Amino acid sequence: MLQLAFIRENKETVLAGLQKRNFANAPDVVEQLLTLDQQRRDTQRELDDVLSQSNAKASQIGALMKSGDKTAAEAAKAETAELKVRSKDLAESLRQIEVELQNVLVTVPNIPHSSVPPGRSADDNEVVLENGAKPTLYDGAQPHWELIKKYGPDGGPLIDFELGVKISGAGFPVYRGKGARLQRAMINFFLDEALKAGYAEVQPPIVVNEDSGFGTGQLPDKEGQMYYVTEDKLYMIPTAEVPITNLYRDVILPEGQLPVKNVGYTPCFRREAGSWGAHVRGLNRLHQFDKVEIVRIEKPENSYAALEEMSQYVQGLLQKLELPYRVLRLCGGDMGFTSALTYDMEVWSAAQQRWLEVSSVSNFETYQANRLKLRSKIDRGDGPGKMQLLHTLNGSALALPRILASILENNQTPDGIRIPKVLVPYCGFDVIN
RNA sequence: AGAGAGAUGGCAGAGUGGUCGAUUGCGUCGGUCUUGAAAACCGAAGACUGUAACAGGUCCGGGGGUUCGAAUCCCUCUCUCUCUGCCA
Repeated sequence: MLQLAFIRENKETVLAGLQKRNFANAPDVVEQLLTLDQQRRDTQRELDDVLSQSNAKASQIGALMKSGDKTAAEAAKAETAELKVRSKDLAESLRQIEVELQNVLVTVPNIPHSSVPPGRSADDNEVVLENGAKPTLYDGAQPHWELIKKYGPDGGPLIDFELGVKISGAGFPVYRGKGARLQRAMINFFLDEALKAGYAEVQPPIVVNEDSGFGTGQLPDKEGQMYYVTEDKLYMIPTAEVPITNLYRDVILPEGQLPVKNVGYTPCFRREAGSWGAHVRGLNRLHQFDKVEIVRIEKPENSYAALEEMSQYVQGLLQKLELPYRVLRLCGGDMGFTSALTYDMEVWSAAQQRWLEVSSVSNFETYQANRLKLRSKIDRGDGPGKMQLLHTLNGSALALPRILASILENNQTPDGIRIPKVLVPYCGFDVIN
């Protein structure tokens, strides 16, 4: 959520930013916000004034009662009637204005960083770099959804989609044998790497309440993308970003604790309503998948350096896994609602001849922190530390299914699938055959 | 799931209608003392809003009500704790 004071003072920046995102009727919305904001402040001031008078009267009455002057007290009471009516009316209009203001404000996305390219869709994303050689596969190489049929235990598939359908439904695969072990190996590998890089491990709940959904920006508006347990009003998390970032909701962090670096593994759940069709076969898009997520909380002046560091970190993982990848800087039209700058990492899937997104690393600046009320008193050496919103960042490091798809496809040979060296100590085998 | 108790500032814990944003203790920060530290003593310190700056306003789990006036009374919701039951 943007801060009203920021919109007030940087109207042109806000307008330009929203236009970069192709946000509809940006000028109207900004005008509306500024008008409501002015109304809110005027009403607030008037209400404060009335309350101030009431307070004065009340203590006057208190004093009169104490001195035993009943008549004067009663007379003073009579004078409060009008104030009371006025304060009720003003409080009611203030409430309405605030509701309206909030309703508009939550529809406004974050302002893109200056380096974000303009554009409407994924086609306009900027390829920052490409790394690693795309493998040439042998004749008869197959996409992963075919490959998995060859190598499972007891003649079954390595990843059983049909069995998942029986248990749960489409998009909930069952990993078996070496498929399951490889999953577990990747989780441990990713967590260990993050620990080495200074991230502190957390294991958060995987269902969250509405306040948490609001804090990171999933709610309101994206209810349709999350599974919801109506009985308990809990949402199943679409990413560990939600519970981990919300650990710091309503928190004033001591400056000395910054930066915060957390890592957590969780399953993630996405309804993916309406997104079924071509390009979503096999592991490409699931309702449930595993992901290791890194979350950082930074002082504003450090957040972009942190973002670059996170990008480098994720790239390092992909290099260790020996996967060809590219890094995209998302354009204004393709960026998430809450982000100011996002890098997507995509790995090459050799049999599908496609890039698959396996990580998204974003800086949200104060957009989430404002919703979360995540702040710190930062000492700038010019008097007492000033309270300010912190910057939040997160990134996948990494999402498992597409990494697995890519390993299976890229490393296939007529004799089996080669496991990347770094994972061998974790899974205990070096080939699936 | 049943019964009871409770929710107050970083923590503990007073306050049951009138200068209460809130006694006190611990913790924190600054100072005195000390070679240094500890102890002791003195002092400082909430958040939000608002203003050029003052002032003013709001906040004692959330919401609503009674009253001139609510941390304090009433209703309601949520959560926590204790006991009983069940259970990975």
